[in-house]
Amino acid sequence: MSSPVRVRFAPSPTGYLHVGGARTALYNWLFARHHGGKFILRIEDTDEARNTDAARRAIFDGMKWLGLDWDEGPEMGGDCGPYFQSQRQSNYDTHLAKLEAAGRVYEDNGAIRFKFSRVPITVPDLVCGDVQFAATEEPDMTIRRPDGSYIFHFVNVVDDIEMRITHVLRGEDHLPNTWKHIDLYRALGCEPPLFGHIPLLLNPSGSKMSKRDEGASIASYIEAGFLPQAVFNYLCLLGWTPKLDGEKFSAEDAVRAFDISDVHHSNARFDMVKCTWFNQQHLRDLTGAALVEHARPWLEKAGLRVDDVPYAARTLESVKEKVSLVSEFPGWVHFFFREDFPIEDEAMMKLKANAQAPALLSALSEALSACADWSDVGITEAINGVAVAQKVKPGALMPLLRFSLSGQTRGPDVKVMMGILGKERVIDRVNRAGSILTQS
RNA sequence: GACCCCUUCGUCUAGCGGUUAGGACACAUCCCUUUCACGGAUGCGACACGAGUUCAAUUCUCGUAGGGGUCGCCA
Repeated sequence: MSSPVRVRFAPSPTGYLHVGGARTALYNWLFARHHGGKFILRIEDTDEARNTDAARRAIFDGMKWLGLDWDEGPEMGGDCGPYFQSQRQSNYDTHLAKLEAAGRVYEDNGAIRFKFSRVPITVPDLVCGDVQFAATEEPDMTIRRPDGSYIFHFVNVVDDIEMRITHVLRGEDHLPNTWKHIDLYRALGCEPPLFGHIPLLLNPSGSKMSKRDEGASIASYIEAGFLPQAVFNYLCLLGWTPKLDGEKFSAEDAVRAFDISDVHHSNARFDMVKCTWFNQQHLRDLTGAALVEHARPWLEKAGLRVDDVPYAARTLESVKEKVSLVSEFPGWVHFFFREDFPIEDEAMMKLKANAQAPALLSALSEALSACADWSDVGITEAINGVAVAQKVKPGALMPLLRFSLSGQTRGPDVKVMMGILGKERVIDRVNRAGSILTQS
């Protein structure tokens, strides 16, 4: 690249950040970061009705969540501002004057139309190669409404010129209109940027992802308990295969590997199951305070107070390989945070079905009370001792302990669970389970 | 309707003239195991079709079909 790379993401504030838009932003961001260029955010809010603060927030929040930081744009400033099209009217007027001077526009019922040059135009595309369009027979394009407001194609081109955009990476749905943009650049006496049209994101049934499809809004991933690094990872792969080992990688890896020539030509369907698998994979990398940080909102929402971060971290680490989404944590660790945990029906049934359970639990209670060394070794010895005395396999005692300690049929490793709960609470819970059984 | 893009397992893909067509997700079976997972092993499963070009086509060309997209005083 001879001149410094300047790319942009130019969403219109519709009230949410679409996953397809996010991926377009992601590719632009990767391209900029890979080439050491600038990534610019420009809000195309020429439609006043949709131009609300909440709609803008959805875009900013979604991008920040994914880690797509912009170098110029709202909240950041920059030499080419303002970065809201609603505030750039004078730029458009200036460029319209140029077209007028060149005799390329005319009025039609109060609107201004751009006179197409009507010659064959080739779009040199970084992804698709040269795409040729025959001289058009379409009617000339309206670029300004009778009320003085401008149309997308015009403002988009003018802003890209003014912001010195070098590469336009956008969805393939724009490809059929790109000749119009090139025509406009030429009429304005400007060299067009390089274009790269990336394939579209399709829903599982094969049509363009729309607002109603599962996973269409970035906010929905935040709400469902996805990790941003997992969504980032999966989105990278929907339209691009990096030259990396394996499909799981970090943002840094992606930046290093990004190459526009590796971007696919065909559309890809979104698969929530695989996206969830990526989340599971990235979840496993989280430890200690980072794990607590991600899980905290979910724990608190479930009424579980996190006062002791190292303790919370231990509980989360004990189950992190068993969950896919961060939102699942409370259901797996709640009994670590409260004494009044419920005993699931299935656990209770299994407990009651075992005629020996009361005797075994009371033996366990005694042996564990006598356990002086509350370590994995000491606990194991105590349990094995009970097994020998009661003439059962140690394995038969484990489910009983699990049910008593957690009220659940699934959960962390029993000994790990015992280590985290501590001797006192373990004995207390074993006794409680025993008394529930003898009462009923 | 016109124009544009696309076409390898169910899904995401590797492949860039000669491969037993590879991997990932999902699914199935088995192993590991106190539960649930993780992990390991195995299996299932694809070059849309038809012509060319070539000694040889998944790979190159053309056509057909299918899918997607665009043709606004929306962005």
